[in-house]
Amino acid sequence: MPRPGKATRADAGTRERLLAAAAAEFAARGFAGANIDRIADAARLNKAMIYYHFTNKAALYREILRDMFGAVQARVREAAASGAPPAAKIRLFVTAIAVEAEARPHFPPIWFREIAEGGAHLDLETLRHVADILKALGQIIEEGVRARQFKRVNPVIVHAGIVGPLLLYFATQPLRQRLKKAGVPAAVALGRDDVIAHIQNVALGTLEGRLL
Amino acid sequence: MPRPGKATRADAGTRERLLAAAAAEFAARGFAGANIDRIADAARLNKAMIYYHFTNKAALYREILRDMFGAVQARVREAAASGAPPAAKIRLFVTAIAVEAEARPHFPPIWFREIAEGGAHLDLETLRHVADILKALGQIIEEGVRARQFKRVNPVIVHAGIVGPLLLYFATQPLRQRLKKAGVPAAVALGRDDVIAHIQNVALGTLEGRLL
DNA sequence: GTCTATAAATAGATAGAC
DNA sequence: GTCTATCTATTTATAGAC
Repeated sequence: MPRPGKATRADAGTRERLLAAAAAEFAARGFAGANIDRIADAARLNKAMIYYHFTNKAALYREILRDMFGAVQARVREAAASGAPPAAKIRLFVTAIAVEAEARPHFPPIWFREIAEGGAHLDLETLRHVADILKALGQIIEEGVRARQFKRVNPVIVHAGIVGPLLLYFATQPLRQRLKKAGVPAAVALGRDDVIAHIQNVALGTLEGRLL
Repeated sequence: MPRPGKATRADAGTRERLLAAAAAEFAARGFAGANIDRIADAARLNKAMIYYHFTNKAALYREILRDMFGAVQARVREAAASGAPPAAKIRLFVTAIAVEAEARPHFPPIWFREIAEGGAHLDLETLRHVADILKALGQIIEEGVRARQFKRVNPVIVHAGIVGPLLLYFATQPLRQRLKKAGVPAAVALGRDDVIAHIQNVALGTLEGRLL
């Protein structure tokens, strides 16, 4: 197992270039479809460098998953721990996911793929991050219930109502372009801010019992 | 290119067995990850039979995609064309997707994967089906607007609010089991009917302007 | 219609030079 | 740290017997 220390000489963030190229490749083709040679090429490096920096293809992929879910988890916990009132925390929760997803174009596709695979590639640490995201939402809801501002709603439903549309919006951007060319124009004129605001309103409408 | 006619003798729905096995395999591992041998084994047949019935792996996959999206499209158009009032049509729209997704366990994972891939495997016919689903929703909304029952909302947002949570709910069933074992119990107690009703209410709450 | 055997290509991984 | 060359396993696809 190679143990590369700090870069010694010419290394212009080689490891980071590999991670970025790999993330794009995994997002576009999935774990099985991703090709080590293509990743190396995209990073303007050689295939051997991947095995110098990472144990194997699976380890490289896990690294990307950890970064993704770790970032969301951190931001989401921050929202839950902030001093804001429950409704504001819900808005922060939505924003947290949106911001991290936007910071990583590979995020929504990879998240979808992991769901499709039943989380087959998630190691224990990453699984904990995923669980923590749900737990943080649960805490926010519980707090709102105690403050008599929220109805008690199953966090999984609220979570699905937030994460589902949000990821779908980001991940379908390319597909909507294709649909537009096939003659469905409405599919494109959709502002990011409107989407986020709408999803926040839906979540709060649900929790504050304004749905019926 | 093999042109198998009707089954002549012992064929106990061979083609259908292959399709079923393939759907499960594609759902679990994606297009690239799916293995022709495994599909044949699962159908208790030989790999060569796949190439007897289908041109190649891609054609087999396309067949499954066509069936999926064709079924949803048909049911959704039916809902849009029914005599029901707009609000009931929205409920039918949600049910249509839920019913077809439940009839095919492979449906939600494969849909997610296609989104992640930007619809790379969708041929023109299937792409039209996808577009028709969105169009049908757009028509229902338009009808509701004309009847002064709905606010005019971008169909893509409404669609995301329906399809996102619905697919997420169905597709995360396995992952939620894993989460439960990792100590997040709330993740499982969630009834199918409650989820569907909730998503219907969210869509109608959005369209009828009850969100704020 | 169904199978065995095999061709042909792809792709993950490693050894070793520089 | 980086590259070339190569080994090896996997896997799509086909030829041809029954």
